[in-house]
Amino acid sequence: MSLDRNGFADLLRGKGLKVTPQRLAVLSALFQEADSHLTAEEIYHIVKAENPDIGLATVYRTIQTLLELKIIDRIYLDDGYVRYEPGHIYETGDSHHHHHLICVKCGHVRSFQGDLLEEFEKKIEEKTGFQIQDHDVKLYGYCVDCLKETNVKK
Amino acid sequence: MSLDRNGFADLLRGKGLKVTPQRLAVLSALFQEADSHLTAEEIYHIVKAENPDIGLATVYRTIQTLLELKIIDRIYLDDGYVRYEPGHIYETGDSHHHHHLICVKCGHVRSFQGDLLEEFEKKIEEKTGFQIQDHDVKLYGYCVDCLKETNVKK
DNA sequence: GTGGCTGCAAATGTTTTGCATCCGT
DNA sequence: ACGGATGCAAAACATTTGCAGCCAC
Repeated sequence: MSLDRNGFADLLRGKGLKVTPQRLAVLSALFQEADSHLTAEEIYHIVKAENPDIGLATVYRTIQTLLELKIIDRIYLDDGYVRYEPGHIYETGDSHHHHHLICVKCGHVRSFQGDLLEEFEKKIEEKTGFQIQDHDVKLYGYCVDCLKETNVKK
Repeated sequence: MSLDRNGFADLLRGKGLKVTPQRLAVLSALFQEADSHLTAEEIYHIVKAENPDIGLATVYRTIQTLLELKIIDRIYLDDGYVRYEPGHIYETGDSHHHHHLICVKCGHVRSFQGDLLEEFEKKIEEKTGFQIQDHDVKLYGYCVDCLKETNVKK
């Protein structure tokens, strides 16, 4: 990640927010892993290790604030949990082509950048009259590791 | 829809389930509209009109049962509500190419059948080693009606 | 010092579950 | 009549909110 603790502090200050250890801890948790898709509960547990007194409500409030400022993004992988990831602005600068590959066996999630949907969307606009602004694409299948395992067993 | 009350009854019997007025009412609610995407609460209200004594728990239990039997499908439109629609097996026989167009202005949802993702998926498989089984595509934009309104106002 | 931020507990909204009763087979 | 299905109420969750005290500025 391109942001460290100093970067987070600047980010918060720049938005007129107070720089608190709780906020730094939540940001740090979300940005520490390259391809993180954490739930609120997971963030809470990570943050609690470093800051045992933090309350779950603070985690939720911080998430809410960070979402509004587009510092983080909310994603739904449809496994019953709401997840959060580093905001695309601070990641790749490109959300429109950011998709998720979800392994149906181990649940691993990885992001993928691709831009092959223009034609697809154009066709749909022609057929339906709908004017497409954005899309959300989830691909379900088997990740490389689970494919290897299956082959060994066969 | 191709199924009526008799069809529902046969369907339930065929799966070894009892045919109850509550189950028929829930099925009827879900299949009565061509492009329905109802929440549990919405189903409950519809069903209550005809069967005032039904409990919300029964609606949830029925939904659960129907999901397991693939008579209905669960969809997430990421507006905070879980929704249900007629199972693709009883609709088009084709789920892989069933996508959702969601209007960001009025919230209207319409389904769309399209099959232009093969190339897209093949490219991703080549680049990532992931083996894609299925996908979930949501397209956000403006529906025909909202586009009309916008034009008039301009 | 002040206003925003936090922790705690209580409230909220959705979905699930326990249990006695009921009804489809 | 048997066992699954139902209705009700309570429980279980995830998330939000009210409020008194705290701390970053």
